[in-house]
Parts: sequence; structure tokens; C-alpha cells
Amino acid sequence: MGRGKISIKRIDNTSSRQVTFSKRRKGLLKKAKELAILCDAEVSLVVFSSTGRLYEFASSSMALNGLVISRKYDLFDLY
Amino acid sequence: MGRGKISIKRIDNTSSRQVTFSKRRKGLLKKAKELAILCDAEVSLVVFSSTGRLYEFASSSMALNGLVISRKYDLFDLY
DNA sequence: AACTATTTATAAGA
DNA sequence: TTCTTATAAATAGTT
Repeated sequence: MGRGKISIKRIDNTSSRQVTFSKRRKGLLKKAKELAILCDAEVSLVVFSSTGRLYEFASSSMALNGLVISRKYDLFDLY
Repeated sequence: MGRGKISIKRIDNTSSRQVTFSKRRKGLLKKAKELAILCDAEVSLVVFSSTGRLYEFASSSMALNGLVISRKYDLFDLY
């Protein structure tokens, strides 16, 4: 949806990737909320950016409260 | 996005709600996967339909494996 | 951070 | 319910 068609693979350019992340994260969260409301569904969505920032949505009856959300750590994290 | 504009509130008609759920769930899962790939993000998405069926997506490094996914039960479930 | 051309998702209809 | 299509909505590239 845009000036050109893109293929679904990792965006190499860092700033382009961040811009796309910001736009699409917003869109995804909006659609998650809409699905929950329109269809009376229970939805939880957790997103970590590649820089480790957390974004989340959970409809009220999803038991995300109090849940410890974490990425698997890797050796990279030790340095 | 369709023949008419809709407002975001619970769809009362059961069959319409199920049709919309099916379409939008598919779209949401697709976009979750795309975000993960394009932006090198970690994404987990869990959806329960109102009839209790589970749909999920998690990018590989999200620690969803082995996690017990459950709805909060309510008194309804006892009968 | 806005804009807009274009693609994509989807509401309604068949 | 699966397929179609007109239209709304998201967004890629631009400014």
C-alpha cells in the first residue's frame, strides 16, 4: 500500500526500517484493537523493536497482566 | 476497507461477526508476520475467537514456546 | 512529520 | 460459504 510495491524481506537501510516499523506497528495495533471490538475476540499483541523497545495491546480478558514478557537472550546480550 | 464504511463497535449479527472475524484475523496475522520480517522485530500475536478457538503467531525469538496460553475463565465455563 | 499516489484489505454483494 | 469487486484504509516513496 504505497507508491510502490515492496517485497517482504528485511529492510536493510536502518532509517527506512525504523520509519516502516513505526508506521506498521501503529497500523497493526489499530487492527488488533478493531478485531477485538468488532468480533468480540480476545487479542494480545506484543512487539519488540530491534532496539528492544516494547509495544503491546491486550483486550481486557486476555491474561497478559502480570505476565513477564521477555525475549530469549542471546550471547550478544552479554557484551 | 470495503463497499461501505463501518464503525468500530461489536457486530451484533452472529454470522456477520464470524465472517468479519475470519477475514480480519487472516489479515492481522499476515501483517504481524510482515512486520517481523520487514523490520526485524519480534512479534507475538494471540487471538481467541468468541467461540474459544485459538490462533497465534510468534516470530522465532519470541518466547511463546512452552508458554501456557489461557483465557481468564469465568463462571460461564462452569456450566 | 506531512503528503499523496498506489497498493492492499475488506464490506457488501453474487 | 467461497468468489468477486467497489470502496475504504494503510502505507511506500516523496517533499
